[in-house]
Amino acid sequence: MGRRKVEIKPIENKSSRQVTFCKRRNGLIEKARQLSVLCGSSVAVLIVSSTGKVYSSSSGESMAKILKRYGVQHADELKNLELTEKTQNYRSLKELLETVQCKLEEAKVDNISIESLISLEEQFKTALSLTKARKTELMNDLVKTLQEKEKLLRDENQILASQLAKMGNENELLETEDERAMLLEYSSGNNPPETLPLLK
Amino acid sequence: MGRRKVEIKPIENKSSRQVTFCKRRNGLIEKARQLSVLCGSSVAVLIVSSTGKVYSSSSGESMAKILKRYGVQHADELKNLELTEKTQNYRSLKELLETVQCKLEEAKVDNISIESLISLEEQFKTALSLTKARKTELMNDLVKTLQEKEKLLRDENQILASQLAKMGNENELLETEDERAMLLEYSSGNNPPETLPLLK
DNA sequence: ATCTATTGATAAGC
DNA sequence: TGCTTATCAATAGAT
Repeated sequence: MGRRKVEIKPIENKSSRQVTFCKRRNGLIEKARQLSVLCGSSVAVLIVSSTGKVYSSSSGESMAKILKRYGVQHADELKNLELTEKTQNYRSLKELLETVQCKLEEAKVDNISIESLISLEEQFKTALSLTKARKTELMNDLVKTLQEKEKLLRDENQILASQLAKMGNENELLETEDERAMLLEYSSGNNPPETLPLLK
Repeated sequence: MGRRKVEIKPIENKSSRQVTFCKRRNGLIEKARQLSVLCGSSVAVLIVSSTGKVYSSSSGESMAKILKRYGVQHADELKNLELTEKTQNYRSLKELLETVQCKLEEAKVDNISIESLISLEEQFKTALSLTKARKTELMNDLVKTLQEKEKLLRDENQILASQLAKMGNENELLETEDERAMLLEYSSGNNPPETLPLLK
């Protein structure tokens, strides 16, 4: 619908692609609005440009309500999305906990039964236990790692010390550069790939 | 774009609205697809019919990815949505906790730091305390209410008992129906609006 | 952004 | 629901 028929294939030219994007984006959103008005429906449109910018529109109900409706019928997918989203970093965990706290505040206002609260208490205890357990596990791992590092460092020190001692004793016997170089290689080069990286 | 120009206003006729809905829904989704292909963008369309049925389409990236992108730029709104959604009843609290547990499981797989877990532990403790506190508060209220009920019942019993005693003593002196009725009214009618509803 | 020639979408009819 | 066609709407290309 223009001066020429266009094939539906990626537009190579960057600027004309940008122009088309803008035109068709507006067109799409207008179409969505019309569908909403004509048929008493709700329409949400989410558009992500090739540069990653997000455009959205909702007609009829609010975006939140529409997403919610979608969520009801696609709970599993959304749950997966949520999990994927939130397990990517710890900050999301924090947010989740904030949500829990908000929720508790709201629960206080509402008429939550004692039985429910007891159940909630149990669940928090479980979550707390899980957290504690994982913390302990990680700390044990850390201690273990540190102990291993310590041992390696001690070994290295001992070798260096004995080396120094040898050097002190045999200083006058070792005259050539070659011999000193060999000695150095022996002392620090026994297992350099393992010990030194651990110091980072 | 049809045999006639159409005003964009709600279509009253049910069947023609249904036909238009179907046509324009398909048209919208096709337009979305074209935009996606032509401009290398991702487009999600969510349509809720007037009867509540949800249709969705995604072009370019998956629906989950697009929603995620939207979520990143509208975290607050989505959070509010989540809150609104989940604070509606207690079952949602339970779900939230389940999510927390899932999350912890995932956190176990990922590389969550000890510091993070310590913070998480603190937060669970706080949530647990809040829950416990609210539970205690409610239980105290309940105990108080029960104690009040008990007192009222005791009072009532006492009055009834003394009434019975009087009746026993003065049985032969009270001969008329009127006198007996007055007596009954005195014993149970002192404060019936308060005591009896509490027994429910 | 604005302007048209032209294609594309679709309202009405079947 | 699906097809046809007259018509209006969207938009490609130019400015």
